Amino acid sequence: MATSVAKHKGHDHPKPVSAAVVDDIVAQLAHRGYRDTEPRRLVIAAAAAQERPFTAEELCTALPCVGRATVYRGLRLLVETDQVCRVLLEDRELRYQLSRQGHHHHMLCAICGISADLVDCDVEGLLRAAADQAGFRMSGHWLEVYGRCADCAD
Amino acid sequence: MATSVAKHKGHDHPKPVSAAVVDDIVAQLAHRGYRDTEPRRLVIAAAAAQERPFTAEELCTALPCVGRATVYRGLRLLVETDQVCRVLLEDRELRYQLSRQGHHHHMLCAICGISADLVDCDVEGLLRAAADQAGFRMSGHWLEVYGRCADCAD
DNA sequence: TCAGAAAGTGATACCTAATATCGATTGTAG
DNA sequence: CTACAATCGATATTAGGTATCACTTTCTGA
Repeated sequence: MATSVAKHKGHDHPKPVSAAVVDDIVAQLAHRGYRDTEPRRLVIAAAAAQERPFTAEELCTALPCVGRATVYRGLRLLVETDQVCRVLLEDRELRYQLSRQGHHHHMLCAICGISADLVDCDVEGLLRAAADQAGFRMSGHWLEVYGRCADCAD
Repeated sequence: MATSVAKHKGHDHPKPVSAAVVDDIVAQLAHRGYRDTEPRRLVIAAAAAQERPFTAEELCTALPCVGRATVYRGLRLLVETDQVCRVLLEDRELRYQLSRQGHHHHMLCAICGISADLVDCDVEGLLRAAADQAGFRMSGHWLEVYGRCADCAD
């Protein structure tokens, strides 16, 4: 926990976002009673366009026509509905990224900032067992793994 | 990651701190070239007197005669020298506590705020293996476990 | 279809945690 | 004892995020 994660400074070419992705997320929200609004769609599209975990401020900059508060509210909503997950860097900076599946963890590259999902890894079970031993009833956890991705290895 | 950790609101009876504990930490610092100063000792003693993970602000309040900046600097120094470890609550609030051993993780009780060390649990190994599979070279991680301690279980 | 209730928006004020600044003070090697 | 680097502390500043509130938009149901 000594080094800090270098921020990726290069340009993130926003990837083309298929309208279907946005529509799908909007539909999920509608299903839970949230309205389909223009600013909300812009936030979703911008989030989906990111190549790497992004900060709320970055979205604000990318969406000058959408109010700060709306961007923050939109992200909060997306996190609450599991459409987006929160990612914590080593220096506690909070970032976000579209959630591609159920519960999983992230490996974050300290060089390029890319994130890879960590699946097929039963940390939960191990932790729950260890917690039980100490008389703890585990209800949640925070876990982030830092390192270098294959492309950025020395 | 849905619920947030309730802050422990009860009074934390500062436990009596043996001078030896403070002396020992001061000695560790001296060994690394850091001076033995009165404000520093006060910060160390106050940190050691806490029953549970505490915030920097709490230490500031507990030490009105020590400057804010000094408290923050003192904590940073203690973390860098591994005398104190940082603890992250579910809402990302940062807390600290005296470090009792080498690398380990914490289980935090959402009710009373107490922290228990999680030892004999090879998460590292599991994570490293999973990271390797994805071509990642793991260099660090953040891990906190939340739940209810034995005393606070329903 | 369209009126109105409810949800959502955005400019801005505010808040909290933390770091930066910088002149004054203190510990320590010699 | 003395010089000087380390440290201190009052205060300004920053970063990241939330609260407020008047206004706008969406959507429902008559």
